[in-house]
Amino acid sequence: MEPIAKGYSHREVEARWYDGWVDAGYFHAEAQSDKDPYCIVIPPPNVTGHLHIGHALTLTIQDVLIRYKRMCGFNTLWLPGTDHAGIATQMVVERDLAAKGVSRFDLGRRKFLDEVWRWKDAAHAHIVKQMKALSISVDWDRERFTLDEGLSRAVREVFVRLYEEGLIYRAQKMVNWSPAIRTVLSDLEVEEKELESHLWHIAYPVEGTDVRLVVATTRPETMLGDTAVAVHPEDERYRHLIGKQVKLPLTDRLIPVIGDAEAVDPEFGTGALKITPGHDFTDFEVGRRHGLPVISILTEDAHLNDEVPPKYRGLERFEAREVVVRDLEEQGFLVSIEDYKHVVGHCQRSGVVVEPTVSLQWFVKAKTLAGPALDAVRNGDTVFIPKTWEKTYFNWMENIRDWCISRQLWWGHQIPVWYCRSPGCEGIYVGVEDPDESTKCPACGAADWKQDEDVLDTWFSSALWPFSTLGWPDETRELKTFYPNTVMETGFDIIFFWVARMMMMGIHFMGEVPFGTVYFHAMVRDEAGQKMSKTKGNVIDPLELVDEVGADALRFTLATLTAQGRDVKLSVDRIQGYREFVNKLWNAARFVFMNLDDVEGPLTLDGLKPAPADRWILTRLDDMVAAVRGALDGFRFNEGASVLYQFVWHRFCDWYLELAKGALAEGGPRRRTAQTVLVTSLDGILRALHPFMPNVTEELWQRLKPFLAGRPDSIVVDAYPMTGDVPRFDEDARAMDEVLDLISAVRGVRSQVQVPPSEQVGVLVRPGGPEVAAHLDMHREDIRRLGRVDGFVIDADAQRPDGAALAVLPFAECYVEIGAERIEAEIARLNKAIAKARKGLEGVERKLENPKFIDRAPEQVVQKERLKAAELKDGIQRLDEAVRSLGG
RNA sequence: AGGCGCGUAGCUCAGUGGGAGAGCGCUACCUUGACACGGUAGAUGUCGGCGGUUCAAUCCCGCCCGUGCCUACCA
Repeated sequence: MEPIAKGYSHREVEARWYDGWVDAGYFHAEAQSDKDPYCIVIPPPNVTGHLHIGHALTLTIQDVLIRYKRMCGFNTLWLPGTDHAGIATQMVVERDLAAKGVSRFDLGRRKFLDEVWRWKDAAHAHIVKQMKALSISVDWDRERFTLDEGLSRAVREVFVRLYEEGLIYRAQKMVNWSPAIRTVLSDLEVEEKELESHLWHIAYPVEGTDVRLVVATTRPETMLGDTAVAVHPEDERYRHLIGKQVKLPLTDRLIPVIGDAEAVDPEFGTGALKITPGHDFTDFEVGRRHGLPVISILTEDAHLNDEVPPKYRGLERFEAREVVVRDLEEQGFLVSIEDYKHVVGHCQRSGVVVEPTVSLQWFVKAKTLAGPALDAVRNGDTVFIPKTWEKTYFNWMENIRDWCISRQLWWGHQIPVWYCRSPGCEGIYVGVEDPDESTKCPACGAADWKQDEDVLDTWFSSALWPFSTLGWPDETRELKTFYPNTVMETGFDIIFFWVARMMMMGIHFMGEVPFGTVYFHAMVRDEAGQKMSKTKGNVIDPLELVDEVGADALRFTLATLTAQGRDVKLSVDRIQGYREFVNKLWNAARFVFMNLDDVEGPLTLDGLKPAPADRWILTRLDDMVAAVRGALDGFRFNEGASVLYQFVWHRFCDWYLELAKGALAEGGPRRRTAQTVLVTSLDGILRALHPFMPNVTEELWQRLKPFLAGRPDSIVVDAYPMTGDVPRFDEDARAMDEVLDLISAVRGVRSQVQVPPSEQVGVLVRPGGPEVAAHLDMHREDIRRLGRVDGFVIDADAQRPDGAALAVLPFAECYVEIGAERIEAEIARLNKAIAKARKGLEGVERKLENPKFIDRAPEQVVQKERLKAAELKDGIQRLDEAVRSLGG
């Protein structure tokens, strides 16, 4: 192996390992195994385009879980795949074609679909490249796509079964129509936005009287489709008009005045409501209650149709609004215009205002499926983390409405329904297999079928993902082993779109919940807290960051920032900081390797007597392992990452490496022990860190491997560290902490009175007891080296020498010889220390003077406060004495 | 309108019913044989405001202010 480079190069290291891991089959899950299964199916990214930084977060979290569990000995399956994303993908391809002046209608269905497949292939290739750049350990052998043959079969199977169970039906209902994409949308695909608009007051003359009934509306153009005016039946102003006819302005139609207590709020507007059952959800219901005709006045692309007077035909709906308002005004029907703010549904994908329209569509009876899905979360079969999302889920599920699943698109699963072509025949065929010559129409006996032109909502197929990807409807071994999936890791923004529907479909078709745990990750925002979006231009391509800082640093940063239930604001500075962490780790390892040149073969702790510093780092290593495991088991990724960071940088590098230098220089068994503990610690660090930073840990672990016994070929399949892997020495570790505190105290004095690092100082210590004296004595070398101390004396009766500074520690008093010229600085330093201690003492004494505190607080707490007070008092006294004797 | 969340150091954010933390930034000193992508030491906070519960509140409760998100067919 080549010598280790002085600085870490992510480009070099990250290019080295991934393909080998895949080729070795480390990511491949066994369909059958003695090991316990652990399964995550990837939330399939859309093949619209590229992965963004949010994907990098979700992939990082999943990979951390999967690599952790793999190293813990589970039979892990992380199943990758992509989603055809019906509307979104069709739209981007249409937009692309439009730039060349071509529409999908110019091409026709077949050729257009060829175009979409081409787009899909390109996007998919890029997505795979991005995933590999992030070093994720998915089982590529099991990759799926929602339009795969197998998944398409699952979709048909589900459709047919639900149809046969009466849970899928076709009906003429009021739906949300996107005039831009010319398809119906589900409720979830409609985004409500507040608009500054107006309330137009329009007068409708009452037939046979000179009374005019004034209605208020936000959509004057729809008056051309009005079929009634409603008033509250108890409204004294209008009740006498109920049953009369009004003349609809701009038309020659007469429409009735009706009374409807449910829809009309007499307080609002004028108290009279125009009813347009063809273009409003409420009005549709009113119309149904009163048997009113439904007039659709708009075409698919929201232009006025032949139901309106000739003058208005062909106008776009917002143009029509202006013309209608102008005409109303000219003809004296416009009473007033009021400024008005209201919310209007917009098409999530295209951004245009959604048009409520009556249309014949396919629906899923959601309530029936929602019941068991609701219970499963209520009784804990599926657990949400963070738990707060359960309430959101309950709320939506309890009020769930039927799910419109047909879409007037070409890209997707075509609905497996065929209509009989015989004139006047209404026979239909619904089947998993296409009908053939032998498939006779049950109504007329003919065998001439035409398939429904529409496709299914993308989420219909996504809802099956946890089992369709495992081979359902076949009873595969994969399904048996990996269903229910262990964890679903996804974003809360698709809790209804996806999670809820997977719950419904999973339980209905598999008889069991699709996953035991749902972990909702945070939303990644930019530094300013803005949601990242292409239109804002603040998206970051993960590939760019991987190129800049490496996948390991990016992954570690994302893990560190992802606190539960909170957004991630990604700052570039922060990523830089963690890139430096990777370099720090690299150099710590480099130090270890540089000091192993006299070693052959594995090193083990057996038969060695670890020195106090060794005992300290081994104990802290064991602490770290316990903390990281606890964090990962509890989905607290930021905590796990920061525990690792603290341990590697601030314990292993800051202290242990420095302490080990002494032992290494000494040679003999001390050197051998230090070498062994260095190897042991680094091994633990690398394995604990591997799920977060797979590449650098593999690189370093491979170099460390000659010194480790009985390990596999790759860290990927090595064991995750466990508590108890290394021996603990709690007492010794605590004693060592005192040594470290003493060194810090000496450094603090030096720095504050400005003794330059090049100058050595003498130190005299009065220990608090013989044990303290003993272990300080044992570490005189370390204290000398790390504190830059030349004479180090421990004396139970020591007095402060002239020209010495004083540091008071709980376990010792420490005099640092700084020279007479720095006495002024020392006095200042002491006064500052005194002030700080006094402030602390004040707070403590306030508590102790409170009889209720002594009375009611737990004994331990009171004791602790007393001890604290005594220590502070003692310290202040000593510091005071020092100041006095220095003449301050 | 209802629901959920957030407000902690200059910035980005952790955290806990008993002495306020991290990273970055900032200040001083240091080319100490792993690392200047570094080392050592340090400064910085009415923990949004007002009340309440408690011996004790940054943490629990209420109200208010600011801010973000989700759900919702009042013209």
